[in-house]
Amino acid sequence: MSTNPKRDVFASLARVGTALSSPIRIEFLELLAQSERSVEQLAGLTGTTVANTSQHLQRLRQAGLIVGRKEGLYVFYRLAGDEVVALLSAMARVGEAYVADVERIVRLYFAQKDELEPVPAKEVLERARKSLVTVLDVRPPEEFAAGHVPGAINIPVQELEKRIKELPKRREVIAYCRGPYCLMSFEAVEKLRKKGWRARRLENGLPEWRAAGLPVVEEAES
Amino acid sequence: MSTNPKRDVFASLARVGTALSSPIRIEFLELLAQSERSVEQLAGLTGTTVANTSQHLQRLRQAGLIVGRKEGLYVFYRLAGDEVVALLSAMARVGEAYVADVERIVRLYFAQKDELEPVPAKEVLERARKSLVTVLDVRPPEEFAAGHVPGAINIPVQELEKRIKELPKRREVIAYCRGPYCLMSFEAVEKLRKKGWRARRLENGLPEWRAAGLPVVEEAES
DNA sequence: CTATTATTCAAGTGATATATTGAATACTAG
DNA sequence: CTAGTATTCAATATATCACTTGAATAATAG
Repeated sequence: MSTNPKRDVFASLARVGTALSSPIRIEFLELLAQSERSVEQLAGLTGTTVANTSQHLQRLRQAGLIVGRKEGLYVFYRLAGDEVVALLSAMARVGEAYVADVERIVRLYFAQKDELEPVPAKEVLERARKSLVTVLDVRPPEEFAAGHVPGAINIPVQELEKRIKELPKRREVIAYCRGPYCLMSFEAVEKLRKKGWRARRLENGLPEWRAAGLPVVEEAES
Repeated sequence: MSTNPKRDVFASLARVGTALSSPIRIEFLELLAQSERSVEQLAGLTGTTVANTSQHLQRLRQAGLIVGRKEGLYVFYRLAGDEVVALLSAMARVGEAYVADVERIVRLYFAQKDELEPVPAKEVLERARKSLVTVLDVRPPEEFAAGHVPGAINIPVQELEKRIKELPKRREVIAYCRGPYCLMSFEAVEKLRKKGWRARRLENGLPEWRAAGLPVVEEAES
């Protein structure tokens, strides 16, 4: 009597787990954590066929992780809610803490990870308000436009070296990107430090910032 | 250059997701969230063969979710850390919020779920210290022995009806069990209310209580 | 209505996961 | 060393999953 519905609950949870069991689907989720996107966009960004992308998105939707919105010809998908971001963060934390691979990979590509101590979100918000730090968003412009930390400057990581002069040198730079397992902010901090700037990473990325209820600026569409 | 390690990180996260993609493995995790257990115990509790149980446990271990400890003939498995409890909670929250099934099942068996408002952990601790409430642990005795809320009384839910007199009637009873998707505490509250007691559920269960850093009593072994 | 485009559906194939079975390994007791 | 037990390993049939292909839907423009 009491064990039957329990099994059903486990089955439901397992459906969520199954949705998270494919690297491509996790990549879709990370992209959708930035802003809503159409099927075609997601297919292009990940290099998979449209039909395949559509099928993956439907599995994610059946698991309750994303929702779709039809607008004209396009279907725009987005995360179902902040709980999904929390779930991804929890997975990343388990992965970092216990799966040797993740740490090994991060160390391999960013040997000085230990020196790149992240800054907690609340601290950044306070110090940004007092103009004590420069907040740097290293994501692509379209993601910046869909929402960013108030007062942040947007310089995609590829352009950082040639546009580095736009950042005041006397203030410390706090860089952020997509999330705890997005590596662009590591790269940015590395480059900034090489050129003599003081720089650190924001703990986590914009999705977590948003999920924590901190203010986000969204640019008005023209 | 920057997209290659990213794919690897997604693959690592997907391995965690794959580990969470089977109902039986989630059941094992929920049992292990209570206390460490041997392979044989887990097999008995879930009704699967020992060989099958062993294989599932190894997949969980490879994903970094559990760790094993050999003691004589037995191998005792336990969760790798509190992060795993957080991950399970995050999954349950997504499931409850967005997967219609979970909510439907809970409603089906506990129609008055809305009236069973849970009590936050901090509130319970305070009021238990002042003896304003009775804390009731409805899990089996062996799980109670492995760790419980300070001052809690242990009456497994099956025995609740015949032992209900052990609970003082003038104080409100706060019941808890294994976690947010464990249904025993719902059942307990239902029975208590029918008999005229005031009763509510503790928000979440013991694993979350422990993960939140709140005090836990472990009985000394003889 | 027709043509066009984004998305979804359906069928097929190769790969992967699951549960079962029987044997191998590791440890303890005597 | 031998017997007995807990766990793991290996081999197998069945089921499920991932990706491709080609066609079907649905919305828009002309």
